[in-house]
Amino acid sequence: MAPRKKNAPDAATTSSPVSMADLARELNVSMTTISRALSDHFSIGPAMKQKVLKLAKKYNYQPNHMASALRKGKSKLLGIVVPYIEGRFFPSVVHGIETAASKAGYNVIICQSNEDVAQERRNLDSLLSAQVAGVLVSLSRTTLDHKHFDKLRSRGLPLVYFDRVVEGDNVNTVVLDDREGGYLSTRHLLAQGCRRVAHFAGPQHLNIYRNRRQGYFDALREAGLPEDESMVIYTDMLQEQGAAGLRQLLALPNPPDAIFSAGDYCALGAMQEARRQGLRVPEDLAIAGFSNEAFTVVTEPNITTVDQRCEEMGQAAVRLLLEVIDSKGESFTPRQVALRPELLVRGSSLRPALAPVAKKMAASRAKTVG
Amino acid sequence: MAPRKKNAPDAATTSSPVSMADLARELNVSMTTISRALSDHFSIGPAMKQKVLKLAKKYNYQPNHMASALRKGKSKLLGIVVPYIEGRFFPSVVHGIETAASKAGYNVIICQSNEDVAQERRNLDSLLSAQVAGVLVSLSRTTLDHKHFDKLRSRGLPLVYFDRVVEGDNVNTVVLDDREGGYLSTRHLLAQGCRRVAHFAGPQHLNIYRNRRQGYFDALREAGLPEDESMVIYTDMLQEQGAAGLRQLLALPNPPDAIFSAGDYCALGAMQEARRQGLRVPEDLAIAGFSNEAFTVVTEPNITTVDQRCEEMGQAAVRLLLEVIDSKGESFTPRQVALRPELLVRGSSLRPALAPVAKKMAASRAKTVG
DNA sequence: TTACTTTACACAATCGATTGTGTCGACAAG
DNA sequence: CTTGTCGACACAATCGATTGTGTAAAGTAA
Repeated sequence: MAPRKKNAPDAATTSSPVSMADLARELNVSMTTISRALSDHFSIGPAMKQKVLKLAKKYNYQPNHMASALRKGKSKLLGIVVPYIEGRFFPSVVHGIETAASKAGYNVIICQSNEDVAQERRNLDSLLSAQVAGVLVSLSRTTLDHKHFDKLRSRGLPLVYFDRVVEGDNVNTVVLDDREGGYLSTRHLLAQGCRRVAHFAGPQHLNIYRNRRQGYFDALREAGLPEDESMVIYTDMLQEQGAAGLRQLLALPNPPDAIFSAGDYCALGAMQEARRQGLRVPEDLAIAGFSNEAFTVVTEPNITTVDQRCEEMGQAAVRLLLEVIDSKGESFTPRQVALRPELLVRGSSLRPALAPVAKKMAASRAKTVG
Repeated sequence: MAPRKKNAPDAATTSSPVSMADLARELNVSMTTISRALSDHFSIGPAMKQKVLKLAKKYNYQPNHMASALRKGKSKLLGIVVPYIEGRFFPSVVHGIETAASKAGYNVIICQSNEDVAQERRNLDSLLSAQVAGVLVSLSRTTLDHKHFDKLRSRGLPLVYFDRVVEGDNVNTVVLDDREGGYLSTRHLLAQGCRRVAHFAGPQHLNIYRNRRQGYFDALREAGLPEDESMVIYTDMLQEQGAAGLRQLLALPNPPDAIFSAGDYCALGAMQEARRQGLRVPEDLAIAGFSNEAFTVVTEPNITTVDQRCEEMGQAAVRLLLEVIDSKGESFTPRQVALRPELLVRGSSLRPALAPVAKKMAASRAKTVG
């Protein structure tokens, strides 16, 4: 009847883990006493507590999380749903999440949606039946409506979106302040003396790219420069599109002297094309990217970019989620967190003439990697 | 008494999930019938099965994995322990693991050891109390003995090591055939007409670097070339050491015309140094790295390297682990799996004169990324 | 019609931990 | 000596699903 018999023949090689019942038997007390002694309940005497603790140590007792979770209704598991685990961004965020969760005594279950809503839906079901205590989500690219998340809500399951989020003030979100990133980057290019700053924009149905573009325009306006749509190239942030985009810009009657790209790959493509066209970077064309991809410190010159604080995002998301979990019962007012991006000034945008001064300025407010 | 009362006042907003008991009540049958109907047990009539299935769909019934796992003694959770989740390698392997596990109906819990044995130990305890069905491990750098894994063995928990493994034939392991990788790479350089191939070796206490070096020597021997220890530079695979290593090699009376580096970063450093020294790559110096880091397709020229089949490794590890899990009861003979590496021939090693031919050859047996 | 199978389902124990309520003894106040 | 109080622990129900065994009804064979 039992799937695993006590004192089974193979008990010597495959010992069953000790349970509270085992400890109780050994001490001739009830399981109640064991349970309460281990959780430091007031109704258990200090002498008994010591005995229990010692025995638990001796037998290397490991509490069964599933049993505990089953009884208490809440587990020590957090669920993560990300589009995929590759590239620089998501792994770093997951790294931050795992670190923060682990510190709080939680384990994390990780799921990939592969940019597919249907898979995302399955992921949620999977996490539901795993009885997670809360869920952290970054939406798949194909997720247009979020009705499938209502199932979590109706179960009272805490939910926090990060990076790719649902917009609104009735959800918990953690994002990078992309507008600020675009603003800082563009302002930096202007401070280098550039007067015609172009922009490689990403798909505008994604909030991150809309916001980076907005920051770009904000900086131009602040500097009293016109918003010239012919200087904005819309791309999917691919390397080749950066090269093509630059060619397009160079064909203009009044070509740019700088480019703020909403992505590093596009910036890279432009930089390579610039070299092919005989342009010097940054002397003839200053370039700045976005995302702090690993390769940006490998190219020559290194590429100026904006760091997305991946790990901080993961940690912030966990902090927020744990707050919601711990506030169980009282109504928690959803919160939206925006992280300050960090501009990393590097060779691709540091004009030689201004370099000494700019370097100093940059160093005072951002890590400068040569 | 119950942590969450049925028909609680907030039932409208926070509905409790439907359980088998709810379905049983609705149909006026026992939970036994529900359970068996859902698992397609032979003792339940087809008519009843239909009714149960329909009702389950209607109420969107989600089985409680924890309860099931508690009763059956085995969960649908796999544990992963990796040193960290960053860079290219581990995230990709985790990607492969999650994909394969998910396909088999398993969820994965991920833990980071941060290259610390003590943390690794804690990770194992954590996974034990989470009642995982099996564990996939890549050892931390500071793990010298593996007694802490005996705890898993004594619990009968299936265990598979990947990449950083325990050596021996009584454990399950999945690794890359590093010797083959070193051999293929070196042979390629020789085929390009290079006659003095140097080697940047990694720390020799790690089996992966020992094996890459061995492959290098094997290729030389096969070509009838001498093993010249002055052509082997021992490094920690850092970028700067690549540059320094090249300087050291150029100071030799008879400098090399090619370098096989056991790591991409070191290869990159050498390539940059070569440019500074006025050497052309690959004309004066052919270079090949190892690991297929993202930046290898960003440099000019792109860097020839060896792909480590990260995803395949993850999938193979899961396959092996599931075999052990499914073979529960019978004794499973531990198996060691070695994956064939893939040589990616790129610009840094393609000699112009031979390029057309070599390109064709390379394309026929490896992906060539321009 | 009697006896024997099958079919189809119910009963109840069980996994391991938690917790409201009950109980027993000691000790103090009256 | 009695009633009250408090400390320290036991009883037993419970979370949700699983499963060996029991059993009533229906069907088959003799």
